[in-house]
Amino acid sequence: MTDFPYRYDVTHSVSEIVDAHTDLEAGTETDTVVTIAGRLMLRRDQGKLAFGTLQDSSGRIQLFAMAKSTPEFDGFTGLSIGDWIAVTGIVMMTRRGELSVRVDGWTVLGSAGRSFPDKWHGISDPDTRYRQRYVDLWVTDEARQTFTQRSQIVASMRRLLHDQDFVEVETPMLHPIPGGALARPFVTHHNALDADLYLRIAPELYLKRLVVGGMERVFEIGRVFRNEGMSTRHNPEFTMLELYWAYADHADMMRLTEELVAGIATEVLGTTTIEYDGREVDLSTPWRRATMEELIAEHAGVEVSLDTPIDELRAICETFGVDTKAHYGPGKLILELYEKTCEAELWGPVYVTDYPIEVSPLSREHRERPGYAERFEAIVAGRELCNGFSELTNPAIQRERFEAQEADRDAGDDEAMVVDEDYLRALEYGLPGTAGLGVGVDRLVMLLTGTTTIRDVVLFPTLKPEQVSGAADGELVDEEE
RNA sequence: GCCCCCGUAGCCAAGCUGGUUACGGCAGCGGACUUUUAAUCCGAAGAUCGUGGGUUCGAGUCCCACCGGGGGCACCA
Repeated sequence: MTDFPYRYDVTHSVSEIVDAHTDLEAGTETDTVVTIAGRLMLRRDQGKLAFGTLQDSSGRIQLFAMAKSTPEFDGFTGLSIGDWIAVTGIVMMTRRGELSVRVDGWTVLGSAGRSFPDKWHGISDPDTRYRQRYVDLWVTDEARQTFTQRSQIVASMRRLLHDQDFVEVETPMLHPIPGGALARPFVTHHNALDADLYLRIAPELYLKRLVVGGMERVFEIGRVFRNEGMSTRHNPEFTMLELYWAYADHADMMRLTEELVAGIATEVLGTTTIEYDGREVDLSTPWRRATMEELIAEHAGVEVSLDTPIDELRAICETFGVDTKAHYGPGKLILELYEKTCEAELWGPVYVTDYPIEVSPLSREHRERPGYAERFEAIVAGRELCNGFSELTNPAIQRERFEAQEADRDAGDDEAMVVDEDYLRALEYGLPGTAGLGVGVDRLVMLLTGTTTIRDVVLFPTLKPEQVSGAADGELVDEEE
């Protein structure tokens, strides 16, 4: 096995060279000597000449090698597609006008023992793209661009929030009690404590504890885990932005959210008008606000409210083909009706407001509409992008809500919440009026990059294990003792 | 979990209502070539057709099961 260098001094990225020589004339040589490194992606041998394409993380450039001047020319033409190499030489423009680096010296930095996919057709098999992302990133330009943009989007998000004095924190991912959302958790076990722990389904309750602790503007960007179905919009682990803002309410939060999303779009894309799935989305502020019941009236043509007699509500739901269950109250029925009749038709951006309290166990009651919560979700490009509300601050009411959830759980709803005594204790110390927000970061990236499947914005999406034999099939962890 | 579709060499990809040795391209191997752009040209090679059963004189092709993937439904963000 050949031993490759431990380190190598590179003087330029490919894009730096390209940017600095935009109008070099064909057939001219500069006296600029550069050292670049990357993967050899193409090669065209021409007898005593050879051309290659070197790709690094910034772009591609042609390599120009000549038998009379390139050291070990035969070795150079014997390189494999995919080999990592460093090349030193002058910057030049070929007679045909292709910017190139003349290969005056070259070194192999790492060899490609497996051959890369077809240089023209790339990979069409999604399974290969997701399992072997290390290949996909080289072969599929859009994949590389999407993940670069993802980084920019998250960086922009952080910057905009820091600019508004939000403090970034990290809270536990291992929770003794899963909380903060209605979802089925993954369970794991801590051996030394001999205790079951849950991978978090949301950081919400910890972040609000921090507001109790005096962090008036706080946010976390991190992974959450939900043991549920997978789809083009769902990965079992996904990234969420959650933020909490003391002394603010849901209306403030709607303004912050739309400005944040429009601001990120402007920073990363340079515009708030984007195209998604062939349709235009105008992210410019302000976004439309509409209550859930207004939308139901618009799209289903029926007037409903929490005052509608429940039998009538249930009958309306059944008219629209909603699967109703016996324990559903009026709030749950209205939510189901909304999801069945409106959600698929909304394009947005639109804030859906005034969710029933019954389905919003952590939100504060609407100050003017008893039974409703000061809660909103934004629908953008036909997809739920975020969820926010004025936080419920009263510990006694929170306890009642938890207990109602636990009753649902006892009735067989395994996504219902569990009473979190420590969270109640924190609320008893006092939480001021606070607004909270959760944004699906993967979905935001999908929106801004025009991607229609979440697997294309997650580097290593969850897949079934590839191997059915060997270690993966047996116990990876010794459960004994 | 349910329904539909897909699986042919490292990659892309033909293969018709079942019918000899499964068409090609790229990459890899051998050779030619001093300005190529998916270079071109010549040559040789590479496939238990996802796996296992079955139907048939004969299966890549039809049937069943399993594995993996995609889409949809359900659940959810």
